[in-house]
Amino acid sequence: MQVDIQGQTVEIEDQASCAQAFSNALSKKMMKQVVAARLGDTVVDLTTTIPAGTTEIIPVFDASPEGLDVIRHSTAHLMAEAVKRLYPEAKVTIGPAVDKGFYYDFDFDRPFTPEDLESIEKEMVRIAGANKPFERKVVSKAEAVSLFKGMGEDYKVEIMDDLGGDEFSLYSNGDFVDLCRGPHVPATGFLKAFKLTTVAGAYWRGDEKNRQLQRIYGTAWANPKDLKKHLQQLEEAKKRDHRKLGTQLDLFSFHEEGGAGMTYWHPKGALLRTILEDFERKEHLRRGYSIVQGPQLLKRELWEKSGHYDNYRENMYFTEIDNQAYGVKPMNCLAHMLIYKTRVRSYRDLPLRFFELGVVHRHEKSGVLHGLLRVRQFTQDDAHLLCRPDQLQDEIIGIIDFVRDIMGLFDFTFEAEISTRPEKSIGSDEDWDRATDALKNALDKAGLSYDINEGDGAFYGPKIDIAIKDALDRKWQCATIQCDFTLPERFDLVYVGEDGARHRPVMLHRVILGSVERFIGVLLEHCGGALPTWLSPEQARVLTVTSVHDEHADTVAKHLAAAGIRVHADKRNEKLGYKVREAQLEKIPYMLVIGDSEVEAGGVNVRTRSGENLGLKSPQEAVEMILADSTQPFKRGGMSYSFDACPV
RNA sequence: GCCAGCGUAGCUCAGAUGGUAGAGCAACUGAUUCGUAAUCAGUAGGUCCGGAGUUCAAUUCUCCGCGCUGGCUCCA
Repeated sequence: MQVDIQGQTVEIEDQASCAQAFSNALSKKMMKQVVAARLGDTVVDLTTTIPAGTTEIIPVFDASPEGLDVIRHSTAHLMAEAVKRLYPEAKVTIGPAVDKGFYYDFDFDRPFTPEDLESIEKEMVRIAGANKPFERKVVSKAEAVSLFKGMGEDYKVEIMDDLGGDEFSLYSNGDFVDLCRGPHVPATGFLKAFKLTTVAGAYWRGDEKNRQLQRIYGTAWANPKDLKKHLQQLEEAKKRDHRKLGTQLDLFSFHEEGGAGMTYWHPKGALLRTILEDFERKEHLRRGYSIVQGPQLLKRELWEKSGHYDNYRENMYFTEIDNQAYGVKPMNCLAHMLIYKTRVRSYRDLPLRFFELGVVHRHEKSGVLHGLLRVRQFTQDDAHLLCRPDQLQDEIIGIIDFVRDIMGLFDFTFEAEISTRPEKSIGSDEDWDRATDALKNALDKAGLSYDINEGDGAFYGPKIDIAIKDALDRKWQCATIQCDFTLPERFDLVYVGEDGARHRPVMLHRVILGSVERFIGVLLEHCGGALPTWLSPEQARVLTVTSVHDEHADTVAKHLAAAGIRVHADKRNEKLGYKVREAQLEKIPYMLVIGDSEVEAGGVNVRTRSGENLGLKSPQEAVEMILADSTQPFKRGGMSYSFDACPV
C-alpha cells in the first residue's frame, strides 16, 4: 500500500515498515513541516496496522487528547534520558503519560531533591534543544534482553518477561534507549512546554511489599501557552481548597493537640452541617425510610460474628469496659440488623429502610488524611434496606434515583463504577454473582454507564461507587450502594413469607452523600465557598450606613428572621464599603443596605454577592426573593424543595 | 504505614554563617457618622510545633516524636 507521509510517498507493507518509513521520513527534514501540517485529526499509532486504503497519514502532536498523550509520554522519555545522563546509576522502570502530565519511576539509592529536579529540568531543556530524533526499532527478545542486561536495567527485563512475546519495540533518542510501544513525537524538539512538579515514593508495580521507587512527576503541554494556563489553573484551584475556605469562612478547624483526622465544627460550619442533615432526614422520611439510631460501641464478639474483626480490624478502634472488649463502630450495619431482629418480620413488612446519620470511626493510615475529605471520624448518611429478593432490583433503582436527585440538586456530575469481589471477603461465589448482576442490571435500567473495578468490593459484597470531583479534578467517592447476601446469613435475619416459611432477606448498604464531612469538603470546592442560599449559614446581612439607621435595620432584620431567614444586622461604626467588603468575603448571598433613603422609603437596598445591585425593595419583597432563592428545584423529576416548607 | 517537603502572632507571610524575632490583616482602645470590596491613630499579642542532644549560647545544627502538604498503598 502506498501512503503519503507529509508529502513523501512511501510504500508500506506492514506495521514495522510503516514505523520505519514514518521514522525515516520525519527524522530527515520533515520536522518543521509536520508541525505546520498538524491540523489533521488522524492519529498515527505505530503499534497498529495502517488500515487498507489509507492514502495520507497526518501525525497528531497537538492539543488533542491523543496528541497530548504522545507529547507527555515522549516527555517522560526525555526526562529519563536527562536522569540517566546526570545520574547514570539510576535504573529506569516505567514512565507513562497521565492526566495532565507524566511520571517516570526510577530505582536510585538516594532520594531526588528539589534541586535535583531543577538540574534534571535544565538538562531536559538542553536535550530538547538538540532536537534529537526518536527512532523506533523492533528487535528479538534475546537481543532486547541482552541490551538491557548489559546496561544493568533489570526492571526492563522483568517487564519483557511479564509481557511475553518474541519481539519488542525500542525507542531511542540520542544515547537513551527504552523499551516502549510508542508512539512518540518525531524528535525531542517537539517538546517545548513541560515542567517537573514533584518527587514521590511509589512502589514497584504498585505493591506495598515491593521496593519503593522514586517517582518524578511532571506536566507537559502542546505549547508554552497551555502550560502557563495549566499552572494558573492550579493556582486558582488552590484558592478553592476547602481547607483554606474552612479557615476563611470560619467553618471548621483541626487540632494537633486533639489528634489527627478529627474535625472541630465552628458555629457556622456546625450550622451548615445541621441544615444539610435536616434536609437529609426529611428527604429520607419522604422516600419511605425510617430513622433509627445505634450505639458507638458494640461488643467485640459481634464484630467477630460479622467478619469485621477478621477483615477490617486494622481500621477499627477497640476499648475495654469491665473486662469486656468493645469495638468502636466503623460502620452502622450491625446495629441496624439487631433492630431488624427485635421482632418477627413478615414479607408484608418489607422492604424496611433504616436510615441513620451514623458517626463512625476508622483508623485511617496517617499518610492518607486530607482535610475534610479523609478523616478518622465522620458521619455517614447511612441506610440499610432489607428486602425480599424479588424487591431487590426496584430498591436499587430507587436508590440510584435518589442519588441522581441529590447530585443534580447540587449540580454535581458523577461517575459510576461497579466493584467486584476482593481477595479478602466472605460469602459464596453464587451470592457474589447474583449481587453483582443485580447491581449491573439496575444501572443498565437506569441508563447509567459505568466502569468495572475488579476486586475492589467491600468484604461482604459488591458495590456501585459514585464519585464526584474536587477543585483539582481528583475523584472522591461519595455515594455507594452495596449488595449483601452474607451478613443477613451470618446474623440469621429472616422474614415469614406468604407460604408461612422462613426466608432470608437481602440487605443493601448505601450512602447518598457518603460522609457529611467529605461531601461538605467537595461542595465547598465546587462552589468556591459561595454556598447555595438554602445552605448558607448566614443568608442575609443588613448593613447600615451610619448609626442613625440602626433602628430601621433592627426592624428589617426581625422581619426577615420571622420569615425563617438566617440574618444578622451589621451596625458597627464602620464605613459601608468596609462592611460590604467583609460580607462579600464571607460570601453572604444577600446584603441589605440601609441609609437615609431606605429609612425614608421603609425599604432596603439589595446587593447580591455576585456584585449585582437589585435596587430598593420592601422588606417583604426581600423576604420573598430570598425564600424563592432558598428553594432549589430538583433537576430531575420536577420536584422542588424548600428547607422550611418541606413536608415531614 | 512508606517516600519527599514543610511547621515563626488568630490569619497570610518576612527573618538571622547559632547571640531568645518582625510586617500586613484581624483583636483591643480612642477619634471619626461616613452610600456598595479596606477611615485614621494608638495598644497588646510569640516556650519561633514538642522532647532530647551538640554548644558558653539552639527558633536556627543533629536525633526522636507530633502535625500538615504532595504522592504511593488504602478508602466514605
